[in-house]
Amino acid sequence: MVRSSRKLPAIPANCRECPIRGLTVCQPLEGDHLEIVQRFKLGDRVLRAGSQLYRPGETCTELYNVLDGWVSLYHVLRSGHCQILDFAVPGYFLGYQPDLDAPMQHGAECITDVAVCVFPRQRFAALIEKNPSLAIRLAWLNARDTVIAHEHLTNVGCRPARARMAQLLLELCFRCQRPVSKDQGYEIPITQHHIADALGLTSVYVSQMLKLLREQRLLVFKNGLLRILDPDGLAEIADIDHLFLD
Amino acid sequence: MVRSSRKLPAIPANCRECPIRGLTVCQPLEGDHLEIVQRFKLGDRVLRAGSQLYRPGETCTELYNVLDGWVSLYHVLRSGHCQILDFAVPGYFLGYQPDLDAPMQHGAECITDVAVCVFPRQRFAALIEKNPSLAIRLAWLNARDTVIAHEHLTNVGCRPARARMAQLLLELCFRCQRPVSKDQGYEIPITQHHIADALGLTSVYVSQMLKLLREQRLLVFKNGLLRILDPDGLAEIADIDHLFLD
DNA sequence: CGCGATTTTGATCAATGTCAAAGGTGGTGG
DNA sequence: CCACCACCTTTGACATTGATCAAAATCGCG
Repeated sequence: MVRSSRKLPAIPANCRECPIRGLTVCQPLEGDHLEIVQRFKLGDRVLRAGSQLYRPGETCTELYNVLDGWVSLYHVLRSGHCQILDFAVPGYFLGYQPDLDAPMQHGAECITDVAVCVFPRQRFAALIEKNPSLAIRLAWLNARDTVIAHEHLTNVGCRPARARMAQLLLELCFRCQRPVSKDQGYEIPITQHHIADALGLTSVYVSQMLKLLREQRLLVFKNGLLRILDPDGLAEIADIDHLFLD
Repeated sequence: MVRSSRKLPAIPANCRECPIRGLTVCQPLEGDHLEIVQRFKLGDRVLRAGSQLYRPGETCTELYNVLDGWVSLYHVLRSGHCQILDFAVPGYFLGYQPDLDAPMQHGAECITDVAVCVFPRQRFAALIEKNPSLAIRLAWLNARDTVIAHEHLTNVGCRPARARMAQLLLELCFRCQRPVSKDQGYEIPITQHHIADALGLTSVYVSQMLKLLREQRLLVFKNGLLRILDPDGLAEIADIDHLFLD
């Protein structure tokens, strides 16, 4: 799996050409209004796989739009146990929390090489006060994050290991939008250890369950490439939400 | 434990006298601006313990401020397994989700008798467009919900049963603001079954762990009354977040 | 007083974690 | 271009947590 490579992550020339504009806070700004964000942003930044966008407890002075790459959002307990809260992909808006000045509630680690668009944290409150459409968009984004977190909670709280993995991998497929190419599978650049930390399992048990899923001809996950062999069978064992059957 | 009683939950005479005004969406509205919400709301409603504010999958036409009582927010899987996502107390704003017109992503069941202030769902988008301060507040509330959901996820994903229970009960204490009276304990009107559904455990195992916590002189939870015997000892075994030691 | 819901207890079982060691894989530097 | 090294994955034996089942005890309420 290539999580870090010579070729740098993609950075758009300007906001108008930004491919993830419609996914993040900037979405309500169209045409001339895009200037607002263009002037506001501090610039773009590229980070290597393994580096930290911010650490839990740290006072962060910026906010980030993920332009390219994957980022894991995580919590760490005193005992050292780590919980991955979410996998952020391009279009995620990172770093916003109820009290902007408080230390970060979680950490953000680059899984792959990552490109981000950087906003200054301090002037952000003023920005959304001046541009109500951004506030509405922000509320929407945060509501969506809550829904995602609730799905993860349900996954970890209710499902046995195999179903948990099926559900997570299906969710991540969905997040990738489309397979790499015709049926070549989905690029999901995470390790089994990441899966373990996201699902509250051990990486050795994850390995066993992946073997099981493979032997049952449901899916193959290898080297960050996920192939769904039997979508219906997977949805079946994943025990999808009551009333929301795809 | 009294979850339903003859005496009805409290309803404020008007928005000006609303005790939970400062906790919910209405918070930014002061003085004359309170009229905005006062005119907007459909009215108040009282529900009996056990009734549903809304069900998962249902198309809901309202939004709710919890005025009095406790509500459980839950998810149900096809298999019938239930995950409690959060316990809503007075001041919670319920029913907002990314797509207001979509079927509800979760259900809301009254744990006790409950009083709510009801907003019409349809005109809500227009309301926050006209009142940017409400949009900002909404973003804040949703960001807080995300933080809470992340804490629950970490709890269920990383901690063993006893620590999980310690953490949840400490969190709920905190949510009650203050003990009933001097050291009489906290009123937390939930059953062991609720605890089980919130933590991804069985109610019989919850019973065993409560016994353990009692025998270890850490806490006593009985009839919806929680007494913290050893705060430091509890925080110790609860394995509180790295860097956030109360 | 009696009934349904809740809690408790004990015995047994299954799911998942722990430990240890071996085998792969890709990236790096010589 | 090769070889090494760190990290990732796999496998097997065994330990432990928490689930399941069943029945008794308790509580709240009518």
